Amino acid sequence: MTKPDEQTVAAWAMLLRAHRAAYEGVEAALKAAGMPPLAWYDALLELRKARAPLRLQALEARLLLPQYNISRIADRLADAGYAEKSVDPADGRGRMLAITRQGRGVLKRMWPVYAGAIEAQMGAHLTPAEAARLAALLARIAGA
Amino acid sequence: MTKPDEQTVAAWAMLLRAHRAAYEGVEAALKAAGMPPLAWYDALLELRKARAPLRLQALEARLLLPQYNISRIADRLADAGYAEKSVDPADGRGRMLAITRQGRGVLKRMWPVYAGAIEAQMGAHLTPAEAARLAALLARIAGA
DNA sequence: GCTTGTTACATGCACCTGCATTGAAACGCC
DNA sequence: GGCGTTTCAATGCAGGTGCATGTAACAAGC
Repeated sequence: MTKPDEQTVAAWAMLLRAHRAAYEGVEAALKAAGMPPLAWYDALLELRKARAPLRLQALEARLLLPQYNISRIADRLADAGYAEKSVDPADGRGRMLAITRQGRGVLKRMWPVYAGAIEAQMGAHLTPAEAARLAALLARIAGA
Repeated sequence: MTKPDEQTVAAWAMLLRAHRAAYEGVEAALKAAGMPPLAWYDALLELRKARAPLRLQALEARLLLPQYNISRIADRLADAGYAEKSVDPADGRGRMLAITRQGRGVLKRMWPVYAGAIEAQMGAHLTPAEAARLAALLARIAGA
């Protein structure tokens, strides 16, 4: 366990602050527009990209969320009518989740709000080149 | 509401991933060592830096957490014996919070674990110069 | 085809957060 | 100095998260 240098500690502190500021800004924008939270967007996006019902397991692998959270988000999406659950015909233990027409609709309505918030929180403070450098640096941490 | 460019969206996505990875790593390290969560560390650190009992308001301003969260963290620290609450003699509405001997102790024991986790999650993936650049970029977002 | 083990989700519980509201104390104003 | 207003914290409630465990379906070995 070596100790972090000063710059690393500063980067950590800023990671916390920047994330909180940006994240809260985005969530607040969605809420203000009467939209579901960010987590739903990610899940619905994966379901749409998949172009077919997805096993909860597969969703878990894509979203990198713990199993119990996937289970619950699937329930919430289904309750809201944005997704539909079914049993995997090939394996009675497995559950499939598919985006519904309404789910596609809400995704489409969410994007302008989401995009605007990303621009306000991030884009407004960075040039494209800076954003690219930031993304590259963060990727090193994320990829850990 | 202009739309974010591609680099900005990438930076946003990486901010989410990097934060989650690093944050969970740090919290897990603290928990594994039987230590309190990160939020307590921050609060206790402010109390120690203050070198005198702090008004909850002052703590709120420093930690940038909502009022009700400050109120509750103060209770938890007090319950755990790491801080002591009292009424502001100059204003009966105000509550003061002071770090206790035990609070100083836990702060001291937490730091090596915390520092090791920061190094593992961040330092191990960045040179000091990169960390400095990252911190500077993130500060722009945090300072919003 | 029954037992034993494993896999895929679901869920009870404890805790934490956000929001709205309450209660207490201080302040302003006449 | 009494009364409405403002400020400082606390808290009831609804909902989200993590952890540990429960339940159902499948698989393997015999």
